[in-house]
Amino acid sequence: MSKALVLVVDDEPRYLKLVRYNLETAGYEVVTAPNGEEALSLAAGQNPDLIILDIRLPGIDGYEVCTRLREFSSVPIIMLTAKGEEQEKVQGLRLGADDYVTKPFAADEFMARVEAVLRRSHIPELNPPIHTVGALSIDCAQRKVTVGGREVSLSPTEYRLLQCLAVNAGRVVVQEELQEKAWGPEYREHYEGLRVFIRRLRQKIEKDPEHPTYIITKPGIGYMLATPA
Amino acid sequence: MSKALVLVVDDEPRYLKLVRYNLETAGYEVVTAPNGEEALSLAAGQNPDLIILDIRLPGIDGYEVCTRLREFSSVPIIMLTAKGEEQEKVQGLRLGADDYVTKPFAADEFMARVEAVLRRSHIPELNPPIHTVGALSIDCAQRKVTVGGREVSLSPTEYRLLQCLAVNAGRVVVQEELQEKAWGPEYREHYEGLRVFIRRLRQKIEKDPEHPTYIITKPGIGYMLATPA
DNA sequence: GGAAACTGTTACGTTTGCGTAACAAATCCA
DNA sequence: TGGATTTGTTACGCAAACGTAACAGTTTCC
Repeated sequence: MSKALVLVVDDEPRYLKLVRYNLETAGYEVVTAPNGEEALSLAAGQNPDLIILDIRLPGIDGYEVCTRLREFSSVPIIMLTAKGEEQEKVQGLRLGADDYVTKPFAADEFMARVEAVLRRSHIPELNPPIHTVGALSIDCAQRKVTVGGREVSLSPTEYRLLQCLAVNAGRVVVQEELQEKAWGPEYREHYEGLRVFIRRLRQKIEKDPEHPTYIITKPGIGYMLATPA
Repeated sequence: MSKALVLVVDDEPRYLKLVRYNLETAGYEVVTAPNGEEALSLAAGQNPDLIILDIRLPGIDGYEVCTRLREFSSVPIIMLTAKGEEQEKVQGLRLGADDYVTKPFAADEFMARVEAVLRRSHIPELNPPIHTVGALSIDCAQRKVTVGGREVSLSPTEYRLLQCLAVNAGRVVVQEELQEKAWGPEYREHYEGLRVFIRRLRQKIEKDPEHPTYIITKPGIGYMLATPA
């Protein structure tokens, strides 16, 4: 079975990157468009399985895109709306959107909605991956982490951090990226909490937290989730 | 493979006979229901491969049937609508129907759509209408829940909540989705009653409600109905 | 019309998670 | 070597999340 293709439409590069990252991490193919015109053109040409559509767009806005899309396609649509704009949501759903997510959003909630919509639309969703690194395994569907068969309970932040490391297992992840992915774009620099959470993670998953074998430090660069020899 | 089974739901005997004739001539197995209640019961019990569903029904109407069906089954649905009722079609498709045919219709057009829908949805396997998680079982047709053979009586809200968890058993369901599915879209955010009903559910289905094994909390995210090891 | 069940709301105590600061240890570089 | 920078560790206060109980309004059903 081939990957599902998702078209993401947003004029904020920040969100474009964020959404792309989350979707690709989960195994989806992603194409992006920064405005309505390109979105319609891409939708027609590429036949995506799902469209993530921001309402506020330069030029033709999200509503118009939605309407025009529905003239030739029944592809599922998830709208991105600003917080608290109640009528935006209602209007969007009336125009044929399938669901909406309010900005800003948590990655978990967003992905849950993506999968829910795909499930509803009979589009085979991808099996959420189970990352395995040595005796460490991360079940994304159950949000369950086990080390050597024993389940360890992580806080949401610890989990996000570990997941970010697991996706890039075997490669160094620079600090800024970790902070951006686990805490959000505004935590990209000057954040002193990363070390603390690395510590907490090590205490939970490492056999000997003082001599870590999974989360190893790359001084001056970042951290790496390593497969122990 | 044995013949595909088609459930036809219509209150007009004329159409019931017509549709049955066309389908049986083409080699399909047919069961019929004159109203929504029987339709749901038959759908749950017989596991049809396709449902032909009239919108205008006495008692619970086609929309409601559609929604309820989608709670436990992803069976393809073709709706029958009156001519020119444009918004009926849109609404129906939103609720999970796969296609629609306007009455009156020509036999060949109708059969073409039936075959198209069946071709399009080569269903890997139909969801059994009885969810089983450990000693817990949920009979969607009878709305009956038993734990260890003993029947427990749930309130409507409790049932909806449990069902939403059961459909996604083994994966985390975010709070907003639970609230939306069990209470409606307007309860998607800022609803503090969820915890209360989780509590009430646990008291009814958990052996030791203080240390739940079925409904487990995923802090900061939502809840999950766990499949015991 | 009255009792029972159901639902939503509020309040409150407990737990957990989070970020910051402060300091120790290790590392890097001149 | 010695100072500066980076990393590791611990502790603490605040905020948020969660579980629970109690209550009041509503609905349902005899």
